[in-house]
Amino acid sequence: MSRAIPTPGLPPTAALLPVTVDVIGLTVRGGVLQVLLVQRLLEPFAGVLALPGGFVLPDETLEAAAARELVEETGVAPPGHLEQLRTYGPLDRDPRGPVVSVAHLLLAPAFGLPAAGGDAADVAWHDVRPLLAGRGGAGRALAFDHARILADGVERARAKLEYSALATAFCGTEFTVAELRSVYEAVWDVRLDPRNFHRKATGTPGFLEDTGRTTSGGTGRPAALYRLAEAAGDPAAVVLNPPLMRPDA
Amino acid sequence: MSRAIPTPGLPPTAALLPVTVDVIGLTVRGGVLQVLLVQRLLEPFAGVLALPGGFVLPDETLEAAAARELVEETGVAPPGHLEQLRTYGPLDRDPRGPVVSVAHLLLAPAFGLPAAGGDAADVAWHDVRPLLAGRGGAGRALAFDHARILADGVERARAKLEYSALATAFCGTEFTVAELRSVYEAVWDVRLDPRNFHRKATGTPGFLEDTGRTTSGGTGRPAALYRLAEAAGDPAAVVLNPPLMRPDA
DNA sequence: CCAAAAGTGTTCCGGGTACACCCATGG
DNA sequence: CCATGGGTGTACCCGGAACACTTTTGG
Repeated sequence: MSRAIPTPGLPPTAALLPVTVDVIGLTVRGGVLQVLLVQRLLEPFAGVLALPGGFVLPDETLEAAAARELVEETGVAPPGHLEQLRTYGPLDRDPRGPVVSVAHLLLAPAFGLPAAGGDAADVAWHDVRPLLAGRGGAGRALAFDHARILADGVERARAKLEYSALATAFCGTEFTVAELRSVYEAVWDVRLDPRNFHRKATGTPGFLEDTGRTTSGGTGRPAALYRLAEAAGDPAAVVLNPPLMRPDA
Repeated sequence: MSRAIPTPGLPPTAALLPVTVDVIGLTVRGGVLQVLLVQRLLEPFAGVLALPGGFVLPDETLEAAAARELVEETGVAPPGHLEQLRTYGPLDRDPRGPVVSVAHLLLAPAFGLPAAGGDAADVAWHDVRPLLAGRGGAGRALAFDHARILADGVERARAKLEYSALATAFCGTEFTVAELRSVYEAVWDVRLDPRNFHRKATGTPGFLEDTGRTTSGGTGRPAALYRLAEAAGDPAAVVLNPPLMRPDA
């Protein structure tokens, strides 16, 4: 098995492998957790839904590669929070041979997608629930090992909402407590008590900041508008203490 | 930059990268958290301490590669729990060029190492604390970006002790509550109340199982010997509910 | 006035912390 | 009988869950 050595100085035992990034792009639309999927054009798995992704170039970081692939496949630069999830080993992933894939998690407010059938493959939001439930069942399956990767990503998102301000990554810059609660309910797939959630969210130090403005036009009393507490460039860096705990279920 | 394509069928945009595994091997000896380090024989960083690791072969999983490297560098097959930590991008890691490294975390009881100056590089246990504190300070630095990787690994270990039974991975198959507490104290670098810890550890369902046997010979009352609750092949899979929380500090 | 959603006050209770106290062994 | 560490009982207190109640808008 002879391979070109790209970098002088690396020992001859240095086998080279194709390295890809896959992106689990999550959003909350209509109170439901959704994931960004593409329909594959080429074999293997032509026509099957898959996570967006592609090969890492040698002169970019993993995160930059994930961001670049998102731009290439969606046509826009998505807002939101991007972080590495985990890496899936070279074996039993791609029928063409060994491939290492570094999965990334994107948590973003719902953003517009180019009209279906655009330049790349068909890209659209899909409800997460049937994709998780349909292990080998009724739901449409995902290509490669992407069902497993999606499950890992959703679990990471669920866990991180507990002890960080990451839920705000699903919202716009300003949002109501009810919108934030809707994010928690969608991601955790539970009902939360609006009154206790309100007290908890507004009472946690370093989490929310009142803008002084309110909503208008809706039915019922107007809601105060909040934003993520300032000096928090990355909502993942905000440690919620005490955490917002999900019910035992 | 021309590269050989190892697998027919992959698109020509598929750049190949050297992929390595690094292992953060943690243990608790004498009430102190320690990490397994090698002294590098070759440039770059010849003579500098580094995490053990090496290149991934195309026909093995990432975890298998990590386990293989451990055997090669320590001369023994270490016991304990091995899990993937995270992956460090191709840039600004190795002066020789882009390298992707998948870091793994090993939590193990203290195991013997071959006599210093054995077959591979000099491998030994080192206290973790000065390596974390000596950011750019007094402590001896680690090669490459290994100081950062070590910090990430220790933080993962600290977090996982809270809500899983992973602390038992540092112990033998049978251990006392005091030994288990010593693990928590070493990893978290705190003092814990022995009485409350005892109640908490023995009272958490699915965690500990009384063997019925006790220690003997030490000073004071003999301690009951426990083992990890059965049907728990992997202690990381045991969810502690409620968790053992580390003090705020 | 009524419906609906926002926001507050209050009660109950489980679990963590602090610490007094008893138990079992070696010397 | 004393020192040492193992193990239990208990009182206090904080924070989450449940839910009654008030506030503010539109119709």
